[in-house]
Amino acid sequence: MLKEERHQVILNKLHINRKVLSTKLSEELNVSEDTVRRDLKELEAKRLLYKVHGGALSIENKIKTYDERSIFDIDKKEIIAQKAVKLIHDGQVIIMSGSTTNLQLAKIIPSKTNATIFTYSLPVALELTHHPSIEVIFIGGKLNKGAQVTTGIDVINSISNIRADMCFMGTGGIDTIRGFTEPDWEVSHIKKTMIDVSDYVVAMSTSDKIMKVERYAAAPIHKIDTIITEKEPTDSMFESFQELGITVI
Amino acid sequence: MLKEERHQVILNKLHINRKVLSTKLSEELNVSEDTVRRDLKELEAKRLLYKVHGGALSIENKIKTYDERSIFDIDKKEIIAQKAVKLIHDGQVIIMSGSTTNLQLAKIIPSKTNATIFTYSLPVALELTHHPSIEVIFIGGKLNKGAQVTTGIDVINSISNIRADMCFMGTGGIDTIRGFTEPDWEVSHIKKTMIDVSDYVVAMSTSDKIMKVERYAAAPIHKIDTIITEKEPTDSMFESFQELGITVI
DNA sequence: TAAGTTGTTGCATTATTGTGCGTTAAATTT
DNA sequence: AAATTTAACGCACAATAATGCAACAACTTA
Repeated sequence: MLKEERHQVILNKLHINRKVLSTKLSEELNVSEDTVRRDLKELEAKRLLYKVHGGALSIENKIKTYDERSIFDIDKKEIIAQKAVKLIHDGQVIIMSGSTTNLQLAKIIPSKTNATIFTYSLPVALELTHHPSIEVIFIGGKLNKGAQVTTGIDVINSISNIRADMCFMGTGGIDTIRGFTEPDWEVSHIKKTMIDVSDYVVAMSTSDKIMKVERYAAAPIHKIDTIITEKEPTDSMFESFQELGITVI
Repeated sequence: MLKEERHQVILNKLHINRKVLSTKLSEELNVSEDTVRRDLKELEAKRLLYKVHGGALSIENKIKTYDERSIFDIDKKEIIAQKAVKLIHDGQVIIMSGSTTNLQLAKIIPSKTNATIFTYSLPVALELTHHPSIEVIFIGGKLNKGAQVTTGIDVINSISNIRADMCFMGTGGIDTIRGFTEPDWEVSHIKKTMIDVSDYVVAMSTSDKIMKVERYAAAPIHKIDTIITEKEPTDSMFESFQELGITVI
C-alpha cells in the first residue's frame, strides 16, 4: 500500500469517526506504528488533522461550528448508519431528515452509489457535497439555527411535492401504541409529510428511544416499514414491533 | 507497443483500480521502469493522474484530499466585506449570493444586527447559523456541489417571490457598456432575478473584475447602485462608473 | 543514398524517499 | 513514584526516482 493511499484511508477514517488511534491504524494498514506516526505528522503539517498522544483527531472538530464533539452515542449512530446504508440502491429517490444519524449515513454512502437525495439539513447537504454522483436537492425554508435545518410551511410544501422511494429519519420516540412521536411540533409535522410521500419508511434511532413516547405524534406505527437501532434485531425489545410486521435490522 | 497505447492502458487501469504501481506496469507493458516513470510524468503534466512514490493515483483522489480550497485574495475580500457590512441596517430584508466575499461578509455581521437574510449558499447559511438574531431563509433547489450553492428553476422561482431591501452579490465582471456579466448561464439568471426583486443592488468584486466582460449578461449597468472593491473609491478606474451615477465605496 | 534530426528507450550512476528497529525521552496511567 | 504506553531520534537498508548517456528507429533533408 502506497503512502498516499494510507493518508487517504486515515483521513477518511478520521472524517467518519472523528478520531484515529495509532495502534489500530498500524494493524489495519499493516505498517509499523512508526510509519503511522510519520503519516500523522505529515498530515498534521498539511493541516488535515491534528495529532494527540495516541493518535489524531479530525481538524473539522476545531473548525466546524456545528459541534460534532458533543454528539452523544456517536459509535452507536455509526453502527446504525452502517446498517442503513445497505438499504440505499442506485436510482432511488430518498428523503433524509436532519439527525446526526443521518449525517453519519451521508458520510458513508459509497462513492459509486447513484441516487437522488432530498434533505433539509445543512450538515447533511454539505456532507453530500463531497459525493461524486449523488444528486442533492436542498429543501429551502426558514433556518432553525440550533438544529441547522430548515423548517416551516415552505419545507412542508416542498416535501409534499416530492414522490420518494424511501425516507430515512431520526426519531424522537417509537412506541407500539402511540407510534412515532417527536418532542417538537414543527418537526412532527415535517416528518408526517415525509412519511406521506415516501413508499418506504426507515426509522433510525438508538435503542433508548424504543418504547419512548414524545409529545407530538408524527405517524402511527404501521406507517413505519423498518426500524434500525444499534442492537441486534433478535433482541427481545423488538418482539412486539416484529409482531406488527415491522422489519427490524 | 507505442507510447500512446501505453498511456491509454495506464489511464484505463487507473480508472478501474484508482492506482497503478510502476513495477507492475513495467512488467505488464514489457518496458523498463524508467519508461513507465516517463509515461507517468507526461500524464501528470497533462493532469490526467498524479504521481506518488511507487506509482500513481487517479486525479479524483487528489481533489478529495485537497479539500481545503485555498481562497484567493482573501485579504482583499475581507476589506470588501468590511466596507459592505456598514450598509446593513436593522430591519432590512437582504439577499446574499454565494461568493466567498459574501461568506466573509456573513462572518462579520455584528451580533446586535437584526435583519432577515435570504441566501442560496450553504456556507453562508452555515455561517449565519451562529448569529444570534439574524433570521435566515434558505432558498432550496438542486445543489451545485462545486460552488456549494443551490441553483435551478426552483431558486429563481423562490427568489421572484421575495421583495428585498438590498442584495449583495459577487460578480463575474462589471463593465460600463456590457453591464454586469457572469461566466455561468444559470448563475446569470439567478442574479438577474435577485436584482429584479431588490430595491438596492450592491456589487462586490475584487478590482480585477472591473471592466471585465463575461459571457452571459446578468443586468445592465444602471441596475447596480453600489460597487464595492478593495481599492479606494477615488481610484481613476471608477470614474466612468461614477459618471453613470453609481456609488463606489 | 547518406547524413542529419528527432524522439523513444534502456542502462548505469547517483540522489531521494520510505520503512522498520533499537534506544532514549516524554507522556499517561496506576 | 513506579509502571506502562506512546513519541522521538538516529541509523541502516531497501525501494524508487532523477539524470546523463548511448543505442536505435523513424523521418527529413541535402
